[in-house]
Amino acid sequence: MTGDDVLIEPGVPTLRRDAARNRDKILAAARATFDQEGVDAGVEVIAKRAGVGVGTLYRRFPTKELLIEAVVDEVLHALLDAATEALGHASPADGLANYLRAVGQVQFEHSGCLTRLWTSGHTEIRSDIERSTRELLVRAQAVGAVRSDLVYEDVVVLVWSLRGVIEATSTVSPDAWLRHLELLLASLAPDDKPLRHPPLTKSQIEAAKAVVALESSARRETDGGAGADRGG
Amino acid sequence: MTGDDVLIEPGVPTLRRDAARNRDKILAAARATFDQEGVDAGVEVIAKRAGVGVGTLYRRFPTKELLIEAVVDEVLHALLDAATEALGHASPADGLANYLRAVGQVQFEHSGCLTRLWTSGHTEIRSDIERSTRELLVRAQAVGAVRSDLVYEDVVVLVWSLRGVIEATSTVSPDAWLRHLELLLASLAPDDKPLRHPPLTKSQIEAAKAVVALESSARRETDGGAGADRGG
Amino acid sequence: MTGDDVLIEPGVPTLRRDAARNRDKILAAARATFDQEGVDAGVEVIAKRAGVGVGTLYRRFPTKELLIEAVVDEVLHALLDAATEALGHASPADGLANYLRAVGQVQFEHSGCLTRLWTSGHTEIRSDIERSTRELLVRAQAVGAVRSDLVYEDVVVLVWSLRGVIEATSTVSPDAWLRHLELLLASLAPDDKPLRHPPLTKSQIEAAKAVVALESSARRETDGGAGADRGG
Amino acid sequence: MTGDDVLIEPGVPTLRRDAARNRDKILAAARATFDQEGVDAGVEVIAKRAGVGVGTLYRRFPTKELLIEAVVDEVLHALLDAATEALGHASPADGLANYLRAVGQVQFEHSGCLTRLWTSGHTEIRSDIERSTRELLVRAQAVGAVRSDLVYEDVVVLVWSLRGVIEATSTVSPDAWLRHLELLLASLAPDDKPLRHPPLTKSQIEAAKAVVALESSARRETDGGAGADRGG
DNA sequence: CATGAATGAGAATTCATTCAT
DNA sequence: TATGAATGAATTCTCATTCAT
Repeated sequence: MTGDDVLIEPGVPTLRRDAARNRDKILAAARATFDQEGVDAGVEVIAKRAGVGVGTLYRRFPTKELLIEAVVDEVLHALLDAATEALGHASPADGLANYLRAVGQVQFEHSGCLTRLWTSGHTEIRSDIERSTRELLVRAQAVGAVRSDLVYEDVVVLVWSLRGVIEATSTVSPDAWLRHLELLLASLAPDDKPLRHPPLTKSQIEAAKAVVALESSARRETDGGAGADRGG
Repeated sequence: MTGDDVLIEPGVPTLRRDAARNRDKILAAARATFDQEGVDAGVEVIAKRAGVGVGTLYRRFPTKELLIEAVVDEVLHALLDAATEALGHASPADGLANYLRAVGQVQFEHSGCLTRLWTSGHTEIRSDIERSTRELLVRAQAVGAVRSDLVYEDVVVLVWSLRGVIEATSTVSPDAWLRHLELLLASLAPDDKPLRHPPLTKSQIEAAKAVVALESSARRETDGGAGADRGG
Repeated sequence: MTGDDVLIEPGVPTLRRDAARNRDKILAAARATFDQEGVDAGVEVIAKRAGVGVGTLYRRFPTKELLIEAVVDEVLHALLDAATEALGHASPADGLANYLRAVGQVQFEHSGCLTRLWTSGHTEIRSDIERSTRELLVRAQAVGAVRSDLVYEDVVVLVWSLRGVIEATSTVSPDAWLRHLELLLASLAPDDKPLRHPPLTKSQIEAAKAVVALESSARRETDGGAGADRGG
Repeated sequence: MTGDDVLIEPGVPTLRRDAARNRDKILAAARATFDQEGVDAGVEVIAKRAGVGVGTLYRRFPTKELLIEAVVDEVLHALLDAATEALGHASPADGLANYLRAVGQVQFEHSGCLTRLWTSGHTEIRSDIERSTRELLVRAQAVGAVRSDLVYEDVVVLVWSLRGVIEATSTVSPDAWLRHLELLLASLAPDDKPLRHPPLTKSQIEAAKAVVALESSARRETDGGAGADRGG
């Protein structure tokens, strides 16, 4: 309200320039810290890394959880961008492959918060990503580049598979997951023998995310049993 | 560290029978607890579950870390057993497939401590497992069941891939990883197009584990460095 | 379970002697601290005063709230004792007077936690106290020592009146409330002019307590929003 | 501190009109907030309620403590008004009764800051109130409406007594204290039996207030002593 | 030797107060 | 001058580890 509020869109209250700068610094610090120490890293070190006090951090992100979510949101946006770009490809086969490569890259760059990446919340952007992914799959199947017994949920599982590899190898060989992706892509080729195990259902996928989220919040509740007043 | 602390070799001090019983109870409790709550579970609940006091737990496992390692050790033994059994198979192709299936099963059953499963330490048993795994791969390649440009390190990566899927889906669909394994196995089939990305080297694999271990111990030092002089 | 557990009643698990000693020290420290600084005093200073670490305090009283309740419980027991003793008096008139005097004394001795004294919870002991108080009032009215338009709820209000005086004067004149009590007792004498305002109803009394309790817990919830995870 | 900062005396610096308006808005917001949430309410919510930033609040009231005092000051003025009006009554007996009723009403309306109402400070207005109260008492005693062994200090104690009742009942029964006041007034009637306990002395009354004030400032020092060099 | 009580650093979060914009 | 962003000590509560009983 001081006149130097920088409004980007009318009606959306925006942060003062300095506040915005701090928000970014905090987010960057959180990303970096999570990447190095995992999401269990203390808020204090994030604040210090960002060069601000904890109070400032909490002004922008009223809860550590919200800070994590903000980082996750960034990653999800990167994924959506990747999906969108992939959809633009001429060759449907390349589209899916490129998308998975991009997903791998994004997961690699944010390996610190992979654990929180696939939990519930962020519904809107997730459904955007889902829509694009489905389209990528359908197109690739339409041109016969991908076996027809695969469904969207299998692609999600592929992503989790990549995540497992990245989590284990990222610190030591930035490219290791690329080789694994080659194998995964090979496995997508049409095949006479259909898969014998059924895919996850849509609701199972959702449940998986919900369970993970539940777990963390359960843990948080057990933790916070007191935290509530306070600190702890 | 191998689970059979009650040694029959003369000259090696043996635990009194009740002490050994306690060790086992604690280990079982730890396994169960980690499976359910993850390795962040408190030692107190493990002790209670084992029906002993924390003091007793600490007498057997001077550090929570060591307790985790002991559980991991058990899991590794299960893997070694699986590998050994797989080696007995008539068909080399089935051997490798069965082994991977067994690894998936073990990882599924102990999804609580997957994070700690693939860190360094446990060198002896790991090298046993490695030897068997290499043999399984070579045999499968010898009969043309598996593409020839794969190396042992790729199999390790496959395991991590499974891990990623299991971590995400185990709570919601116990069989989801089986479908993914089908795809992985399909990807192992001989192929004219060789993989373009190089595999991890043996030392990179070791380094990966070491880094992970370093990370955890770094965390432990932050925690435990102070923790060391916590008690009164 | 070490053999030196001191069992008072069979079936009721009792604290080890040292633990019991600590519990008492903590309770005493809490009482003293609350008296001096009010219930907003930090747990740390209570622990220090008791000569124990915070951890010990939290082992005995898993929540600050429970610690407060324990102190309140002590006070309530003192009140019940007073009521019981007063019921033993030969003269019903003296009985009520003595009870009020005792209540004043108890409130004086625990002036630090008066704010929490009259909230809900402790239902059992409270109903014991209520029963005795009602009896004291009825008896005094039966012999014509107390005006007949008074009800139990009025006696409760008298106690709150004493509380107000004690809260303000206790630190400066230990006996000031006694003079006020003299006036209060005088006001209980039978009078031709009935009181014009209606007394509180039983449910209002309960509601009052509930509201106070609600307020504190609301405040706690606002506080603990995260706190719950911890501090604040 | 008297609420009329916009002075008409020449030479005394006067607040600009908008500044004065802000001061009033803040004061009103503080009053309302304290009434609803107690004095523990955060300054931020007061500022928001007043429609100003915290900075502005702090410009007018350099300390939360001073803000509280300003609110208390308003309340004291209401009391003085009540006393003045009561002095105007034809019947001295009604005068005192009316005054006490007014005091009860004021305390009821501001039950949020009762804890701070009777501390030291505000010496000037307090002595005004005292003078009027003494006069009310003397007049009532002169016409035989009030027992002669009461002194001014006893009236103060009556007020604290009302406060105790109001604090406990205000949320649940706005009129409960009125019934108690009836009893209190009855107790003021002349009586052959003189009170046996001596009244508070003037200095004790002062000391009582001082002690309370000391307590709060002690708390403030623990809080605020550090708080002084909190901000960055 | 088993037990579980004690310890205290550390975690998340709040809030009075200061200061850049 | 008004604003609200920034500060950081303090608070409540946890948990790996030690030690008296």
